[in-house]
Amino acid sequence: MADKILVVEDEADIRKLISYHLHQERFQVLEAENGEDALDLVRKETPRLIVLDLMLPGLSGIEFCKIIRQTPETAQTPILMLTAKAGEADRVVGLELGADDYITKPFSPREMVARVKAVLRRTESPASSDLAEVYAKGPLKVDFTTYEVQVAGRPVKLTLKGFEVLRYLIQNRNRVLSRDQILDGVWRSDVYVTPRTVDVHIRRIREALEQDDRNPEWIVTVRGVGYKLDERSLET
Amino acid sequence: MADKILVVEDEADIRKLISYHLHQERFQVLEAENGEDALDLVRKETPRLIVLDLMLPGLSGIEFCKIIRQTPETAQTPILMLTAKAGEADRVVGLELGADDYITKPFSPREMVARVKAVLRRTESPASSDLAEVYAKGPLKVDFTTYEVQVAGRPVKLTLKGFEVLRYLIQNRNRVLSRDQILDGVWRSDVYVTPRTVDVHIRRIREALEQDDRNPEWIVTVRGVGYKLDERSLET
DNA sequence: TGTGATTGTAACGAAGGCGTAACGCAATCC
DNA sequence: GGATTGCGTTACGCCTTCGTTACAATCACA
Repeated sequence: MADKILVVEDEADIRKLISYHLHQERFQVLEAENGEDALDLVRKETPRLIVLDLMLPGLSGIEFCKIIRQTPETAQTPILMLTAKAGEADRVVGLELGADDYITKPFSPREMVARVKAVLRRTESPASSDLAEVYAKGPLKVDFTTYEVQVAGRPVKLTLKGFEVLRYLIQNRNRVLSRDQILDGVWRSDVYVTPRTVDVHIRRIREALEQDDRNPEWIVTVRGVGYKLDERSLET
Repeated sequence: MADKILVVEDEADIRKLISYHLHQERFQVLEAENGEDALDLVRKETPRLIVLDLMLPGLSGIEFCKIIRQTPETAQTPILMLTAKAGEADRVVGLELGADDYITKPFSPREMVARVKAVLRRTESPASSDLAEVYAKGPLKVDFTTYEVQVAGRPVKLTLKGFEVLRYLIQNRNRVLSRDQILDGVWRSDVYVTPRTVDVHIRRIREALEQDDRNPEWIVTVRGVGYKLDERSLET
């Protein structure tokens, strides 16, 4: 934690806004209002992630991005791009340049923070990852790197969303998660789906995993609260 | 439980719409159609979150927001800002003031509700969850995160309400609680049920927990007053 | 021991949570 | 371009849960 994040944005209001919210989330925030200063800071401080406005005076965001990507020391530094319009063009340009994600203005602080964290998580070196690469307990075996799931040695097919929900349940095993918590943890922050959707995914996971999917043992419903993965029932 | 949410919005239609959907989600909703009334309500009711329209007659949303943030008692109250889908200027100003999130009109009710919940979850004080995760005394073991209850190692089934009543008894162990106190502590503040309902829940808990539920030892009736969880009788 | 007050208990009806299947849409694959 | 797959939504129905109520049991105190 306490990763350094560089915010490159010429409009002071927006820059302060971003900094404020990142600071709230316990990040160490560096600021630059133009590409030149930003490059200096990148070299001196080697931030963990860069939030970059596409439209910059002087050295533009595009050029800045290129330089970052072409310099070996910084080529791996994740970039979250800010683009003014929702136009398709910008987006493509941004991603082609090697941005790891982008947000179109206007954005909500919540979403911005969520994306920063998401990019950090994605780009986290596997060594430091706090999540084991494979979870195995009783008959259940889940490989997070290959997206393979086995029950009693027999491979089982899950869809991507189903897999992600299962992963989230495993990460929080033995704890009851509300539907909203699961939505928060699994879905992108800017999509809003009915909490009941979670039910359906749970159903599909159960169908795939549980011996008797009408009497689930592993993924337990806690009425009025949510769902949990009951690790104890796996140990047999 | 049943967080209070203040909706500040001058257009009655929109205000009612927001209130309706928040009410559906079991929030207790307060309404104000201008900043002055809103300030009163904030002081008197100390809502858990404020949904604030940026465009208000009289005291504007911006000014309102500033006041909220500058008053120590309310500075931490989360604000979800509503902005017309106007220019960028508005938005930035609003956010700079420390809104925790914002939605541009028109918004989907579901998204609004989801954001409210998300902000609440995000700003939830860790202190509120610092209750011990598991209570174990003698043969009784209650895990508050998994909602599991065991008596002498044997799992026991409780309904959600029963569990919550038991939790409340544990939180106030050895103290006699009146029926009304239990109602206050466990039921949402805007539902009103007969105090006798408590009896029934106590009965059901006893049935589930006590060896001889006709001669309860742990959950003791104090005639004319209420009930208590007698910790001493558990220590054996 | 009788009497009124308080609590225990069972049964019932209503509300609502959850499981489930079916549908529609969008993206992807041949 | 037709078929397939993944995903989100919705509607329906079951079944649990909960609050209420009526009646029985118990207690306190005269």
